[in-house]
Amino acid sequence: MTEQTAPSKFEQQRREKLDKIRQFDLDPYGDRIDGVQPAATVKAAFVDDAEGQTARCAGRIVLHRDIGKLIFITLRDSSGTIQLGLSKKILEGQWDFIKLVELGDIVVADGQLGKTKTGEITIWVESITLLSKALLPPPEKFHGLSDVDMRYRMRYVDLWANPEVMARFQQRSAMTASIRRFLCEKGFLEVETPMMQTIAGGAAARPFITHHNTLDIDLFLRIAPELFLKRLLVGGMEKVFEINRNFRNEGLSTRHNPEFTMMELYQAYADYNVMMDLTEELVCHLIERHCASQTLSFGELSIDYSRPWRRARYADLLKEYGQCDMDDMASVRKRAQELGINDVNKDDAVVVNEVFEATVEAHLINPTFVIDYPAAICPLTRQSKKDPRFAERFELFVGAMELANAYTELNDPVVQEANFRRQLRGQRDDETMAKMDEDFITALKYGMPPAGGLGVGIDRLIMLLTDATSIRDVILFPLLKPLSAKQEQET
RNA sequence: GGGUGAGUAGCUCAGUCGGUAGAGCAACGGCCUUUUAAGCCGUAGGUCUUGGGUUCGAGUCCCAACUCACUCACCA
Repeated sequence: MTEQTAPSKFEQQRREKLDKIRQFDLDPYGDRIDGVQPAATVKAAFVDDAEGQTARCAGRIVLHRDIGKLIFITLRDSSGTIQLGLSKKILEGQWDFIKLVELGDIVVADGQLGKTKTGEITIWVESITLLSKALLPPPEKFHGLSDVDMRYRMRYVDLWANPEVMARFQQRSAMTASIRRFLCEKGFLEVETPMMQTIAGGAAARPFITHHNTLDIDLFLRIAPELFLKRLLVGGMEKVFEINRNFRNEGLSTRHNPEFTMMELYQAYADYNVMMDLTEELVCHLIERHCASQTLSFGELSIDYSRPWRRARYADLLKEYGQCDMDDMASVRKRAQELGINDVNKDDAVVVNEVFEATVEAHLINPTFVIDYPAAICPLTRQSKKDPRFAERFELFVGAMELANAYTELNDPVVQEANFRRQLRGQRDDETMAKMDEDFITALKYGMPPAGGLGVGIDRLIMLLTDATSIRDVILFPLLKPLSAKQEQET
């Protein structure tokens, strides 16, 4: 995989062809081409039997059938494929060059459109130009690249060797564009807040640390934009959202990448009930627009997104699936021990939540809003006025995966400051580097309107809507251990 | 970090009870003007991840290391 070794025999053969092409006085790395049409558009616009239709398509040669004096090429561009037919009779003068064109090369071709006798729409090529000579051979034409590690490392091959990969990332782009349009049409303002922060707040996660040389200070890559977006509420932006990366220095899994895309939004004068309606509307809007059905498969699961979605209280779900009662901590601790959870020296709220995660979450397949979390685990959320033991917070679970998290924002600076201090006392030194964000408290003291806030994990949303069971399949370049590190470890 | 599975030709994969390494695609040389993963004939291609061990003999069995996947743990 490293290029320090001598070129493979395949590369040597291709370099020899490249030299031959240069001997024809042709440049194997061509220039700008105007008027290129997408393959899918050309095929869709083709009128059967009509004379004189021409097309210009460019792309990569993914199949190559040489029948002697006739060559059929399947050209792939980002829209799909189209067949080129090259006849020696038409291209007599270029034939020696054409015989050197091979799998993996990128070409542009012009010609008359027609159909072969098997009905395939074909460009009968009158001129063909090499735009980029491939020095490395493509992977196996039928199975493509299937080694998972290699696919992620060589996404530039994966994208054209496995068309469903291209399709999924095109879907992702279309879906995020729809999210932006949906929110903008509702009057939300898209903003960008710092990715590098002097205090990494808004969530409980270990941050990445970096350093600014001129200021000689350590900075943290953000773990959440929350505290900055709320400052914008104080500033008078009543509806704001941001779609951007968060960075968390935690483990990797099929559901966790160290950098991931989060959409957070805040709406003044709203609460978590408004956020629930909005979340449901947003996701269903995406499904209606981009998916074939309201029931989507996700790996082995089948998920029904039809509205309304289930809304269930945290405490009730704990009774239903966890067989214990939050009001009876003895029963919860007993259950924790049965589950093998170490509950020694842990707060009641923490033990409850561990039992919840162990027993409830796996059952939440169809979209389910889990509402009214224990206030003790929600330092940024307003407590319920009816029952202060609970916070006005929901998490949305789909496919047993946490997809969204929202709450009625806490806007009382005194309570907020007390919550921060309690949180700092409870943290273990090795876990976080959390510091009190005094400036955020100051902001709240100027008055933040009551508001609802929502965070949606965009990668996970795309996973669910495109049936990708690994987050690495919806991130173009997921974090991988570098190959150089591998080699160093081996020596 | 724990558990399970995997690592064989450029790619996708076989390899039986431990007995001299196989196919398809790609490549190379031929033939072929309507193919659809084109076809036919021929050629070449291997430190079986690495290092030990058992054995007359190891791709195969044992041990260790490395890498990957899944999974658990960690993870608002």
